[in-house]
Amino acid sequence: MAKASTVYDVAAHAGVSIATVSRVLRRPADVRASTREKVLASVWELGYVPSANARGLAARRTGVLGLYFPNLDAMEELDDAEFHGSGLVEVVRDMPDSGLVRPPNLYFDEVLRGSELEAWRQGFALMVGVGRGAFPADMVNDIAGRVDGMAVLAQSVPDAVLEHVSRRIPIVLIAGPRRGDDYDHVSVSNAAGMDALTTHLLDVKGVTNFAYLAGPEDSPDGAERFDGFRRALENRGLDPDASPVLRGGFSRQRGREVTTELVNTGMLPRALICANDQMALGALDVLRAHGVGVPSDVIVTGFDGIEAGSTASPRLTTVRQPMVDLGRAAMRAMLSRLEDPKQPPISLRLPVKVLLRESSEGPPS
Amino acid sequence: MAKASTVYDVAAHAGVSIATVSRVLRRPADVRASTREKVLASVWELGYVPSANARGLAARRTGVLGLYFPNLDAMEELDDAEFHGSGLVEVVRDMPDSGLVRPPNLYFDEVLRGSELEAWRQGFALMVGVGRGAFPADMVNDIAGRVDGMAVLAQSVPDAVLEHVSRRIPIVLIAGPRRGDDYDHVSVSNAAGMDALTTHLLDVKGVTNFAYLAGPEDSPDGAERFDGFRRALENRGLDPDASPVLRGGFSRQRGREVTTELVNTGMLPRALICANDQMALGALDVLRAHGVGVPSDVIVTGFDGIEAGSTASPRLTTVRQPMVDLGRAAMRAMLSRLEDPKQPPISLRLPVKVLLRESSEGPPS
DNA sequence: GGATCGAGTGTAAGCGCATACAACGAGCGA
DNA sequence: TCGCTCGTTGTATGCGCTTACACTCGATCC
Repeated sequence: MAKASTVYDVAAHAGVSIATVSRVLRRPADVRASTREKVLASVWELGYVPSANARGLAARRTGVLGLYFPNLDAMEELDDAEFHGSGLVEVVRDMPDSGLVRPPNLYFDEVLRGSELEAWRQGFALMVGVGRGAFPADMVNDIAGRVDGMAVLAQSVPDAVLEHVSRRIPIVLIAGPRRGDDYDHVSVSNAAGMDALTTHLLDVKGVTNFAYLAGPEDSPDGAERFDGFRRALENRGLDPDASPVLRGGFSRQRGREVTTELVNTGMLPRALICANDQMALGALDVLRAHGVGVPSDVIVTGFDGIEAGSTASPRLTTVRQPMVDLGRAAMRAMLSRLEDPKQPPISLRLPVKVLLRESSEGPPS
Repeated sequence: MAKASTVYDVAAHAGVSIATVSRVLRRPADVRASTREKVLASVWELGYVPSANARGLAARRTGVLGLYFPNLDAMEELDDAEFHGSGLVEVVRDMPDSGLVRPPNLYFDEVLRGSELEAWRQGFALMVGVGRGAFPADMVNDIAGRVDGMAVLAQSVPDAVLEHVSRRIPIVLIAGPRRGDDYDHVSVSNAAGMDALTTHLLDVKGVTNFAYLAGPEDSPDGAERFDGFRRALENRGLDPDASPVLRGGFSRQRGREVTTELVNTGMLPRALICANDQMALGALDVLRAHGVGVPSDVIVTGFDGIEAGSTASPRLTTVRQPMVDLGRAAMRAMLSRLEDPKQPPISLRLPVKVLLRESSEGPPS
C-alpha cells in the first residue's frame, strides 16, 4: 500500500498511453489483443485497482445504488462491554427471558438482501445507510452524493430533505404511504392481506369476537392493516367498532404488556389479531404462561411472516410480506427511472400471502 | 434533476468563490457567519448535494468502508415468479415443510449490522458486496476501488485477488483461518466454545456417548469446532475417534438427512453435537418426527446462536457467536490500520458464550 | 499509384471538489 | 502614521479517470 498506482503508472509500465489503459479496462474489444495483454500484465504486476471516484467523476455516474433505513433497532445503544469479556468462553444457562436472544431478523435484512441482489444483477454496487444519531439528514445527504439513485424506507426521511436530494438523484420510497406523485413508490398490499386473513377467520373459523393489537399511531403500514381488518368486518355486516383496539408499538415486549392487560381484565377475545408478528409472539408468550390454549381458547395471528413466527409453537398464522422482493422492486424502479427519467411515476403494490398455521388452525393433519 | 448543481452554481448564486462554498461545507468555522448563511441559503435553494466522487478524488479518501461476503444464500437463483402473482393476496395453508419459510437469518445479517454501526460511529459509510456469478473477483476489485478499506469474510476471495487489492487498501479478514501475518484478522473462539460445551455435557450431564455432525470439509471454522470437541474428550481421557462423525453441509436439510440415517440405522447416541445451529434444527425436525425425546432420549446441541434456535422447541443449546461484534471489530481493526499503517498485524479472537437450553438441560425450572 | 478508409492509438480537455498559497483589508502596536 | 498580524476570501492547481477528437499507418479501391 505504499502508494496506490494509477493509470499513469500502468501506462508507463506498459509503454502505452493512459487512454489505452482505460480502454483495456472499459472496452477491451477496441484494443488490439497484444496491447491488451501487455496492459493487463502491467495492471496485475503493479496491483492496479482503478479509483471509482475518478471514474465516477469522469463518467458522471457512480455505479452505486443507495438504500436508507430508519434506525428501528436502536443498535447504537450497544456499549462495548462485549469486547472486554474476561475470557474466551462463558457458560450460562439461558432462560427463555434471559434477554440473550440475538437481535431479531428484521424486516430490513431481507429488503437489503433483495436490494443487493437486484443491484448486482444490474451491475451496480449497493451502499447502505442507517439513520441514527442527531443528524440523520446529514447521512441522507452524504449517501445521496455517492450514488446514482436511492431507495428510502417509509417515513425515515423528512419531506424537506427528500425533496432536496431528489433534485440530484431519483428517489424510490419503500412501503409507507405514497407521497403524491413526486416519487416512485413500492409497497405491499397491507389492507388486502389483513382483509383476507380476517375474512378467513370470519368465514371459515366462524370467529365473531375479535381484539385488535394495533401498531404505533404513526405507522402508515399499521394504519393500512387496520383498515383491512375493519373492511373485512364491514363486508360481513359486523360493526368494526365493536372490537377492542389496543395500541402497541410493534415490539414483542409491547405485545406482552398489552396481552397481559387483556388476560388480567378477563377480556380475552376468541381471536387476537396483531398488526405484526413481533407483537403476536409477545401475545403467545403471555398466553402460554397463563395456560391459555392457542388456538383452542384464543386464536392469534400476526403480520409480516418473520422467521421466528414459523418456529414458534404453535407456529404463527400470519400474512407474509415479500420483503426480499420489496428491495428488488425498489432497485428496479430506480434503474428504470434512471433509464428514462421522464416516464410517469411508478407505483407498485406487491402481493402478500396469508399463511395459515397452527396458531389459528390447530394441529397439522 | 434537470442537472445536478455544483459548487460553481452555488458560488455564483451566493456571490462567492467556490473555495468559500467548499469551506462552508467542510470547515464552517473558517468562514464568517454572514457569508456562511448566504452560502447555505444558496445550497438549499439550488438543491445542492456535493459529489462524493469529486470530493473523494480531491481529498484522496472515499469515506467508505467495504464489506464483502461469499454467496452462501445462493439467492441469485431466485426467479421473477413472485413479481407476476395473479392477485394481491393468496391464502395458503403453510405446513411445516411447505418451503414457504423465509430465508433464514444468516450469519451475515448481523455481521453487516455490526459493521454498519461501527462504520457510522467513525463517520464512514458502508458498502456491501456479495460474491456470486461467474466473476466474483471483479466484484472485489470494484469494491476495492470504491473504499478506504475492506473486510472480507472467510474464504470468500482467492488469495491472489486478495493480495492484489491489498496493495491499494487495507484488508481485514473475518473468521476463517488466519493467513500468515499478511492481513489483519478477527474471529471467534470456535474451539474453546465447542470444548466448553462438550465438557459441560461430559462433566455435568454425564454423557459419554456422542455423535458429531460436522460441517463441510473445507470450512475452517468447522474444523476448529471439531478440534474443540475432540480436545474436550481427550482431556477427560476419552478416545475422540470412538464417536461417529457425520459430514454435513451446514444446512438444515443436510442435518435432516444425516439424522435420518442415524435413526434408521438405530445408532442414535446420547448426545448429538452439531457443528452449527441449522444442522441441529434439522436434527430436531427428524427426531421429533420419529418420536425421539429431546433431551430425554437424545441431547442435541448447535453452534452459532441463531434466533431460530431460541424459538425452536425444545430451545436449542448452542454456542453463541458474537456476530455483531465480529463486524464491529473488523471495522475497528480497519480504521486502526488506516490510522497507523505500520502497526503490527492485528489478530483478534472474540469470546463466545455457551447457552444451555432445553435441548440439553430439560424443561426450565 | 494516389486517394480512401478503418483499425488502433495518442492528445487533451474536462468531471466537481479540496486546498496550498496569494491577496486583501482591518485592527494593532510602536 | 507605518508596518505587521490575523481573519477572511479568492486564485489556481491537481486528484485519476473517460472520451471526443486527431492522428498514424497499412490495407483497399479504382
